[in-house]
Amino acid sequence: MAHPHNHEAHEGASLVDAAQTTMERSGEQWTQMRAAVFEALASFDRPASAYDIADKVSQSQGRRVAANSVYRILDLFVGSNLARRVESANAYVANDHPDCLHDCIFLICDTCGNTTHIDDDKLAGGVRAAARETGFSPERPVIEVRGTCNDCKPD
Amino acid sequence: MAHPHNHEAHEGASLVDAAQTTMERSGEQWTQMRAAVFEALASFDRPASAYDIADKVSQSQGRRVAANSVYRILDLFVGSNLARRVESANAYVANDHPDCLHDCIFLICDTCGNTTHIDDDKLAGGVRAAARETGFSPERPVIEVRGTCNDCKPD
DNA sequence: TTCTGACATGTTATGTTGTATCTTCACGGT
DNA sequence: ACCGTGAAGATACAACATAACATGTCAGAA
Repeated sequence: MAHPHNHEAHEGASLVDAAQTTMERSGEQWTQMRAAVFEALASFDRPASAYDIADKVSQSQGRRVAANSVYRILDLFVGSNLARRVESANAYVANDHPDCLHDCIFLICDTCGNTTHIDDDKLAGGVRAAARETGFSPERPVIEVRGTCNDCKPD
Repeated sequence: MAHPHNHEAHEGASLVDAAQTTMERSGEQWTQMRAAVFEALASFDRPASAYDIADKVSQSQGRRVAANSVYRILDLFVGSNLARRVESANAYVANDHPDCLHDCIFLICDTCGNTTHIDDDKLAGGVRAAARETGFSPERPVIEVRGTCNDCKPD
Protein backbone atom coordinates (compact mmCIF):
# COMPACT_ATOMS: atom_id res chain seq x y z
CA MET A 1 0.00 0.00 0.00
CA ALA A 2 0.95 3.61 -0.08
CA HIS A 3 3.29 3.91 2.84
CA PRO A 4 1.83 5.44 5.97
CA HIS A 5 2.98 8.91 6.77
CA ASN A 6 4.74 9.18 10.03
CA HIS A 7 5.97 12.69 9.52
CA GLU A 8 3.96 15.70 10.50
CA ALA A 9 0.84 16.56 8.60
CA HIS A 10 0.23 20.09 9.72
CA GLU A 11 -3.12 21.75 9.81
CA GLY A 12 -4.63 25.10 10.62
CA ALA A 13 -2.31 27.56 12.32
CA SER A 14 0.39 24.95 12.57
CA LEU A 15 0.30 24.56 8.82
CA VAL A 16 0.70 28.26 8.27
CA ASP A 17 3.56 28.33 10.74
CA ALA A 18 5.27 25.46 9.00
CA ALA A 19 4.84 27.27 5.72
CA GLN A 20 6.42 30.38 7.07
CA THR A 21 9.32 28.45 8.51
CA THR A 22 9.94 26.58 5.30
CA MET A 23 9.78 29.74 3.28
CA GLU A 24 12.20 31.59 5.49
CA ARG A 25 14.56 28.68 5.59
CA SER A 26 14.84 28.84 1.85
CA GLY A 27 15.78 32.49 2.10
CA GLU A 28 12.41 33.89 1.06
CA GLN A 29 10.42 36.48 2.90
CA TRP A 30 7.12 35.77 4.56
CA THR A 31 5.02 38.77 3.72
CA GLN A 32 1.45 39.70 4.56
CA MET A 33 0.47 39.00 1.02
CA ARG A 34 2.11 35.60 0.99
CA ALA A 35 0.50 34.70 4.27
CA ALA A 36 -2.88 35.78 2.94
CA VAL A 37 -2.46 33.74 -0.23
CA PHE A 38 -1.35 30.73 1.72
CA GLU A 39 -4.26 30.99 4.12
CA ALA A 40 -6.70 31.32 1.28
CA LEU A 41 -5.17 28.35 -0.48
CA ALA A 42 -5.27 26.24 2.65
CA SER A 43 -8.85 27.22 3.37
CA PHE A 44 -10.10 25.42 0.31
CA ASP A 45 -10.84 21.77 0.75
CA ARG A 46 -10.21 21.11 -2.88
CA PRO A 47 -7.88 22.36 -5.56
CA ALA A 48 -8.29 26.07 -6.03
CA SER A 49 -7.54 28.04 -9.15
CA ALA A 50 -5.40 31.15 -8.98
CA TYR A 51 -8.54 33.15 -9.59
CA ASP A 52 -10.44 31.43 -6.80
CA ILE A 53 -7.61 32.38 -4.52
CA ALA A 54 -7.45 35.92 -5.82
CA ASP A 55 -11.14 36.30 -5.04
CA LYS A 56 -10.75 34.92 -1.57
CA VAL A 57 -7.78 37.10 -0.79
CA SER A 58 -9.55 40.12 -2.22
CA GLN A 59 -12.39 39.48 0.21
CA SER A 60 -10.20 38.90 3.20
CA GLN A 61 -8.15 41.97 2.44
CA GLY A 62 -11.07 44.17 1.55
CA ARG A 63 -9.44 45.26 -1.67
CA ARG A 64 -8.89 43.91 -5.10
CA VAL A 65 -5.89 41.62 -5.43
CA ALA A 66 -4.69 40.88 -8.93
CA ALA A 67 -4.55 37.30 -10.15
CA ASN A 68 -1.13 38.20 -11.37
CA SER A 69 0.27 38.59 -7.89
CA VAL A 70 -1.36 35.39 -6.83
CA TYR A 71 0.32 33.49 -9.65
CA ARG A 72 3.70 34.84 -8.67
CA ILE A 73 3.22 33.75 -5.12
CA LEU A 74 1.81 30.36 -6.06
CA ASP A 75 4.84 29.72 -8.25
CA LEU A 76 7.01 30.58 -5.34
CA PHE A 77 5.07 28.19 -3.15
CA VAL A 78 5.33 25.40 -5.65
CA GLY A 79 9.05 26.05 -5.87
CA SER A 80 9.36 25.79 -2.10
CA ASN A 81 7.13 22.76 -1.90
CA LEU A 82 4.50 24.65 0.09
CA ALA A 83 1.95 23.99 -2.60
CA ARG A 84 1.39 21.66 -5.47
CA ARG A 85 -0.13 22.25 -8.82
CA VAL A 86 -2.77 19.82 -9.99
CA GLU A 87 -2.06 19.79 -13.70
CA SER A 88 -5.20 18.13 -14.87
CA ALA A 89 -7.30 20.67 -13.02
CA ASN A 90 -5.25 23.83 -13.54
CA ALA A 91 -5.40 24.35 -9.84
CA TYR A 92 -3.36 24.32 -6.67
CA VAL A 93 -3.46 22.69 -3.27
CA ALA A 94 -1.54 23.44 -0.11
CA ASN A 95 1.03 20.87 0.87
CA ASP A 96 0.39 19.44 4.32
CA HIS A 97 3.97 18.45 4.95
CA PRO A 98 6.32 20.78 3.13
CA ASP A 99 9.29 19.21 4.86
CA CYS A 100 9.41 16.06 2.89
CA LEU A 101 9.69 15.73 -0.79
CA HIS A 102 7.43 13.31 -2.60
CA ASP A 103 6.20 12.83 -6.10
CA CYS A 104 2.68 12.78 -4.92
CA ILE A 105 -0.28 11.16 -6.58
CA PHE A 106 -3.53 13.08 -6.71
CA LEU A 107 -6.92 11.43 -6.80
CA ILE A 108 -9.42 13.88 -8.22
CA CYS A 109 -13.14 13.17 -8.07
CA ASP A 110 -14.79 14.23 -11.30
CA THR A 111 -18.13 14.39 -9.53
CA CYS A 112 -17.50 16.54 -6.47
CA GLY A 113 -14.05 17.89 -7.17
CA ASN A 114 -12.61 16.69 -3.92
CA THR A 115 -9.01 15.75 -4.18
CA THR A 116 -6.88 13.60 -1.99
CA HIS A 117 -3.35 12.57 -2.44
CA ILE A 118 -1.19 9.63 -1.68
CA ASP A 119 2.58 9.51 -1.50
CA ASP A 120 3.73 6.25 -2.85
CA ASP A 121 7.43 6.56 -3.44
CA LYS A 122 7.62 3.06 -4.80
CA LEU A 123 5.16 3.78 -7.58
CA ALA A 124 6.57 7.20 -8.32
CA GLY A 125 10.04 5.74 -8.29
CA GLY A 126 8.88 3.15 -10.78
CA VAL A 127 7.62 5.86 -13.07
CA ARG A 128 10.90 7.73 -12.84
CA ALA A 129 12.83 4.53 -13.44
CA ALA A 130 10.74 3.63 -16.47
CA ALA A 131 11.43 7.06 -17.89
CA ARG A 132 15.15 6.78 -17.25
CA GLU A 133 15.25 3.45 -19.03
CA THR A 134 14.34 5.16 -22.24
CA GLY A 135 17.15 7.67 -21.86
CA PHE A 136 14.90 10.38 -20.49
CA SER A 137 15.89 12.35 -17.39
CA PRO A 138 12.83 12.74 -15.22
CA GLU A 139 12.50 15.97 -13.32
CA ARG A 140 8.90 16.26 -12.32
CA PRO A 141 6.50 13.36 -12.59
CA VAL A 142 2.85 14.28 -12.86
CA ILE A 143 0.75 11.45 -11.53
CA GLU A 144 -2.93 12.11 -11.15
CA VAL A 145 -5.99 9.94 -11.29
CA ARG A 146 -9.38 11.18 -12.37
CA GLY A 147 -12.29 9.13 -11.19
CA THR A 148 -14.93 8.94 -8.50
CA CYS A 149 -14.35 9.26 -4.80
CA ASN A 150 -15.83 6.99 -2.21
CA ASP A 151 -18.56 9.46 -1.27
CA CYS A 152 -19.75 9.93 -4.81
CA LYS A 153 -19.91 6.30 -5.72
CA PRO A 154 -23.35 5.00 -6.63
CA ASP A 155 -24.64 3.02 -3.60
CA MET B 1 11.56 -2.20 -19.03
CA ALA B 2 8.25 -1.01 -20.28
CA HIS B 3 6.99 -3.93 -22.28
CA PRO B 4 7.86 -3.89 -25.95
CA HIS B 5 5.01 -3.29 -28.29
CA ASN B 6 4.38 -6.07 -30.68
CA HIS B 7 1.15 -4.70 -32.01
CA GLU B 8 1.05 -2.39 -34.95
CA ALA B 9 2.37 1.12 -34.62
CA HIS B 10 0.92 2.77 -37.67
CA GLU B 11 2.47 5.69 -39.43
CA GLY B 12 1.74 7.96 -42.34
CA ALA B 13 -1.11 6.90 -44.57
CA SER B 14 -1.51 3.67 -42.67
CA LEU B 15 -2.08 5.67 -39.51
CA VAL B 16 -4.79 7.74 -41.13
CA ASP B 17 -6.39 4.58 -42.48
CA ALA B 18 -6.33 2.99 -39.07
CA ALA B 19 -7.88 6.11 -37.63
CA GLN B 20 -10.67 6.04 -40.15
CA THR B 21 -11.32 2.38 -39.52
CA THR B 22 -11.41 2.82 -35.76
CA MET B 23 -13.71 5.77 -36.05
CA GLU B 24 -16.13 4.01 -38.32
CA ARG B 25 -16.10 0.91 -36.20
CA SER B 26 -17.30 2.96 -33.29
CA GLY B 27 -20.19 4.24 -35.37
CA GLU B 28 -18.74 7.67 -36.06
CA GLN B 29 -18.40 9.27 -39.44
CA TRP B 30 -15.10 9.96 -41.11
CA THR B 31 -15.58 13.35 -42.67
CA GLN B 32 -13.27 15.62 -44.63
CA MET B 33 -12.93 17.85 -41.65
CA ARG B 34 -12.09 15.02 -39.30
CA ALA B 35 -9.54 13.65 -41.74
CA ALA B 36 -7.98 17.09 -42.06
CA VAL B 37 -7.78 17.52 -38.32
CA PHE B 38 -6.31 14.09 -37.86
CA GLU B 39 -3.71 14.64 -40.56
CA ALA B 40 -2.74 17.96 -39.05
CA LEU B 41 -2.47 16.41 -35.62
CA ALA B 42 -0.38 13.52 -36.90
CA SER B 43 1.90 15.86 -38.82
CA PHE B 44 3.25 17.41 -35.65
CA ASP B 45 6.16 15.63 -34.07
CA ARG B 46 5.22 16.95 -30.67
CA PRO B 47 2.06 17.72 -28.78
CA ALA B 48 0.00 20.28 -30.63
CA SER B 49 -2.48 22.68 -29.15
CA ALA B 50 -5.95 22.98 -30.60
CA TYR B 51 -4.94 26.35 -31.98
CA ASP B 52 -1.81 24.95 -33.62
CA ILE B 53 -4.03 22.43 -35.32
CA ALA B 54 -6.62 25.01 -36.28
CA ASP B 55 -3.88 27.03 -37.97
CA LYS B 56 -2.55 24.01 -39.82
CA VAL B 57 -5.97 22.95 -40.99
CA SER B 58 -6.79 26.50 -42.00
CA GLN B 59 -3.72 26.48 -44.20
CA SER B 60 -4.35 23.11 -45.72
CA GLN B 61 -7.97 23.96 -46.43
CA GLY B 62 -7.32 27.46 -47.66
CA ARG B 63 -9.96 28.90 -45.36
CA ARG B 64 -10.31 29.83 -41.76
CA VAL B 65 -11.20 26.97 -39.46
CA ALA B 66 -12.32 27.89 -35.97
CA ALA B 67 -10.56 26.49 -32.92
CA ASN B 68 -13.99 25.55 -31.75
CA SER B 69 -14.49 22.97 -34.46
CA VAL B 70 -11.08 21.57 -33.80
CA TYR B 71 -11.83 21.14 -30.13
CA ARG B 72 -14.99 19.25 -30.90
CA ILE B 73 -13.18 16.89 -33.18
CA LEU B 74 -10.26 16.43 -30.82
CA ASP B 75 -12.67 15.50 -28.05
CA LEU B 76 -14.18 12.94 -30.34
CA PHE B 77 -10.73 11.58 -31.14
CA VAL B 78 -9.81 11.35 -27.50
CA GLY B 79 -13.08 9.54 -26.86
CA SER B 80 -12.28 7.05 -29.60
CA ASN B 81 -8.68 6.65 -28.51
CA LEU B 82 -7.38 8.14 -31.76
CA ALA B 83 -5.68 10.87 -29.84
CA ARG B 84 -4.49 11.61 -26.36
CA ARG B 85 -4.48 14.77 -24.41
CA VAL B 86 -1.26 15.73 -22.67
CA GLU B 87 -2.62 17.42 -19.59
CA SER B 88 0.52 19.09 -18.43
CA ALA B 89 0.97 20.71 -21.83
CA ASN B 90 -2.62 21.51 -22.76
CA ALA B 91 -2.00 19.74 -26.00
CA TYR B 92 -2.82 16.65 -28.01
CA VAL B 93 -0.96 13.87 -29.76
CA ALA B 94 -2.12 11.29 -32.25
CA ASN B 95 -2.26 7.75 -30.97
CA ASP B 96 -0.09 5.39 -32.99
CA HIS B 97 -2.05 2.30 -32.12
CA PRO B 98 -5.66 3.15 -31.50
CA ASP B 99 -6.56 -0.50 -31.30
CA CYS B 100 -5.21 -1.17 -27.90
CA LEU B 101 -6.11 0.57 -24.77
CA HIS B 102 -3.37 1.67 -22.43
CA ASP B 103 -2.95 4.18 -19.68
CA CYS B 104 0.01 5.63 -21.38
CA ILE B 105 2.85 7.50 -19.81
CA PHE B 106 4.14 10.61 -21.53
CA LEU B 107 7.70 11.82 -21.29
CA ILE B 108 7.78 15.49 -22.15
CA CYS B 109 11.06 17.30 -22.71
CA ASP B 110 10.94 20.74 -21.15
CA THR B 111 13.77 21.85 -23.39
CA CYS B 112 12.68 20.87 -26.89
CA GLY B 113 9.07 19.91 -26.34
CA ASN B 114 9.46 16.51 -27.88
CA THR B 115 7.24 13.95 -26.31
CA THR B 116 7.45 10.21 -26.31
CA HIS B 117 5.29 7.74 -24.57
CA ILE B 118 5.63 4.39 -22.98
CA ASP B 119 2.89 1.92 -22.20
CA ASP B 120 3.70 0.24 -18.99
CA ASP B 121 0.57 -1.52 -17.86
CA LYS B 122 2.24 -2.76 -14.73
CA LEU B 123 3.03 0.74 -13.52
CA ALA B 124 -0.29 2.16 -14.60
CA GLY B 125 -2.02 -0.77 -12.99
CA GLY B 126 -0.13 -0.05 -9.81
CA VAL B 127 -1.36 3.52 -9.85
CA ARG B 128 -4.93 2.39 -10.35
CA ALA B 129 -4.58 -0.19 -7.61
CA ALA B 130 -3.15 2.34 -5.20
CA ALA B 131 -6.09 4.61 -5.90
CA ARG B 132 -8.58 1.82 -5.36
CA GLU B 133 -7.02 0.97 -2.03
CA THR B 134 -8.13 4.32 -0.71
CA GLY B 135 -11.70 3.72 -1.84
CA PHE B 136 -11.33 5.79 -4.98
CA SER B 137 -12.58 4.48 -8.33
CA PRO B 138 -10.00 5.31 -10.94
CA GLU B 139 -11.29 6.20 -14.37
CA ARG B 140 -8.51 7.97 -16.14
CA PRO B 141 -4.97 8.00 -14.81
CA VAL B 142 -2.84 10.89 -15.94
CA ILE B 143 0.79 9.88 -15.84
CA GLU B 144 3.26 12.26 -17.36
CA VAL B 145 6.88 13.02 -16.69
CA ARG B 146 8.45 16.40 -17.32
CA GLY B 147 12.19 16.34 -17.74
CA THR B 148 14.90 16.32 -20.35
CA CYS B 149 15.11 14.01 -23.31
CA ASN B 150 18.20 12.16 -24.37
CA ASP B 151 18.99 14.63 -27.14
CA CYS B 152 18.80 17.65 -24.88
CA LYS B 153 20.90 16.24 -22.10
CA PRO B 154 24.11 18.15 -21.49
CA ASP B 155 25.84 14.78 -22.20
C1' DT C 1 -39.81 15.72 -54.79
C1' DT C 2 -40.07 17.81 -50.59
C1' DC C 3 -39.90 17.42 -45.79
C1' DT C 4 -37.77 16.20 -41.70
C1' DG C 5 -34.60 14.74 -38.22
C1' DA C 6 -29.92 13.75 -36.95
C1' DC C 7 -25.60 15.09 -36.91
C1' DA C 8 -21.53 17.96 -38.52
C1' DT C 9 -19.76 22.30 -38.89
C1' DG C 10 -19.65 27.49 -38.82
C1' DT C 11 -19.85 31.93 -36.35
C1' DT C 12 -19.54 34.83 -32.71
C1' DA C 13 -19.03 35.74 -28.16
C1' DT C 14 -17.32 34.95 -23.83
C1' DG C 15 -15.02 32.67 -20.05
C1' DT C 16 -10.77 30.93 -18.03
C1' DT C 17 -5.92 30.52 -17.36
C1' DG C 18 -1.37 32.37 -17.63
C1' DT C 19 2.52 35.98 -18.80
C1' DA C 20 4.90 40.25 -19.77
C1' DT C 21 6.01 44.72 -18.71
C1' DC C 22 6.34 48.59 -16.31
C1' DT C 23 5.43 51.31 -12.18
C1' DT C 24 5.07 52.00 -7.39
C1' DC C 25 5.86 50.84 -2.70
C1' DA C 26 8.33 49.32 1.58
C1' DC C 27 12.29 48.47 3.84
C1' DG C 28 17.14 48.07 5.13
C1' DG C 29 21.82 49.86 4.66
C1' DT C 30 24.81 53.75 4.17
C1' DA D 1 18.12 61.70 3.56
C1' DC D 2 19.43 58.78 -0.20
C1' DC D 3 19.86 54.68 -2.68
C1' DG D 4 19.39 49.80 -3.88
C1' DT D 5 16.60 45.87 -3.89
C1' DG D 6 12.84 42.92 -3.88
C1' DA D 7 7.61 42.75 -3.43
C1' DA D 8 3.39 43.91 -5.10
C1' DG D 9 0.14 46.64 -8.14
C1' DA D 10 -1.76 47.81 -12.74
C1' DT D 11 -2.49 47.03 -17.24
C1' DA D 12 -2.43 44.64 -21.17
C1' DC D 13 -2.45 40.74 -23.73
C1' DA D 14 -1.59 35.81 -25.11
C1' DA D 15 -3.19 31.24 -24.88
C1' DC D 16 -6.57 27.85 -23.87
C1' DA D 17 -11.48 26.41 -23.69
C1' DT D 18 -16.53 26.44 -23.94
C1' DA D 19 -21.30 28.35 -24.81
C1' DA D 20 -25.00 29.46 -27.66
C1' DC D 21 -27.05 29.48 -31.66
C1' DA D 22 -27.12 29.37 -36.87
C1' DT D 23 -26.38 26.83 -41.00
C1' DG D 24 -25.11 22.92 -43.98
C1' DT D 25 -25.62 18.14 -45.42
C1' DC D 26 -27.55 13.98 -46.25
C1' DA D 27 -30.44 9.86 -45.63
C1' DG D 28 -34.88 8.18 -45.27
C1' DA D 29 -40.05 9.12 -44.69
C1' DA D 30 -44.14 11.27 -46.58
